[in-house]
Amino acid sequence: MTSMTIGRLAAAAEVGVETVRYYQRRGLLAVPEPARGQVRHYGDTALSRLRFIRRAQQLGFSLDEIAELLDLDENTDRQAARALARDKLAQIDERMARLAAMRTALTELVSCCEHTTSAQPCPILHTLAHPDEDVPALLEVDRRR
Amino acid sequence: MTSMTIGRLAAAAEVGVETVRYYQRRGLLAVPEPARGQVRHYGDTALSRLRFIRRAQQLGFSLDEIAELLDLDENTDRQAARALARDKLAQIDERMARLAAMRTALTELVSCCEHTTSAQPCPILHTLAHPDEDVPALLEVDRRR
DNA sequence: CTAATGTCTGTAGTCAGGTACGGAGTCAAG
DNA sequence: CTTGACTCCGTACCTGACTACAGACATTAG
Repeated sequence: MTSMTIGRLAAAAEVGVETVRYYQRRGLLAVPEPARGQVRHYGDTALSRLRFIRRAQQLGFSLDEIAELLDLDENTDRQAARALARDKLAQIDERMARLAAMRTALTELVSCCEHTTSAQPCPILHTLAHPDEDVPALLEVDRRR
Repeated sequence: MTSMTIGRLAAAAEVGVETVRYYQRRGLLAVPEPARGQVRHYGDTALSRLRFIRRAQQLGFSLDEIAELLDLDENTDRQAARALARDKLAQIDERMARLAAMRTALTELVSCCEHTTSAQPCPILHTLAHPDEDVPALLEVDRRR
């Protein structure tokens, strides 16, 4: 059980000191009692927790969701974990679909712009200005993030 | 040239009045001089502009980028418009790739969780807690949005 | 022993894209 | 001519995930 100050802990987890304190304020990480003097010391448990948080973020979980995940028990809460993961998958699919729709519409505008003569107005700007004439893919796009 | 107050303009463009004012503060929309009294009136130009903004947002452009687009001329700035659109396409592709990586990792964890017995710890929580043993796809994911 | 670096606590600022609100003035219908 | 809806303007607040900073104290290298 290594013992580190907050700076070393943060470095080990490759996050900033302020980020560690932020996670503490959010309740994701315990604030240990200061041993002697005022300086707090952290062990491997804290480091594991920080790494858990970062990895869950990489998978797309928000800090609130990560708090839920951290409350789960590896042995008894499999279904809850699976449910959270499935929800997240659904959200990812939704975001991908929205991005795909944007991609389609934008790609069409760009290729349209490339294949028309410069005597005509730019199709990209023109379509944005007067939409109903063209580019149906645009109508499918939902602006919500 | 219809003339509307800000409320009617906002309703016509399907945005809130506060949003219109916000766009004015951002410099995306001109603030007309009040005709008589204090109330300002807006014409079709303002409505077109609002619609342009909303459509560009649907395509993924930020308000700053939209300001650039609005400065372009349909007839003379085709290349600039194309460049902005291509940049945006590249960004979309990046975001989709990141989402796809998350998706892969999460899908694997979920299916892994479904195919193991409940005597073992939940693979999702376990992998988040002790990463280096498993799930290489996770390492590819970049947490930046 | 001292100077530099690190920690503690609390508060405030950042980004984007809005949303809300308060108090005063204005406009249209009845 | 009043009432209620709308507008104006400025400022503050919201979300999410940090990031910065100030002032006081602690620890450590030389």
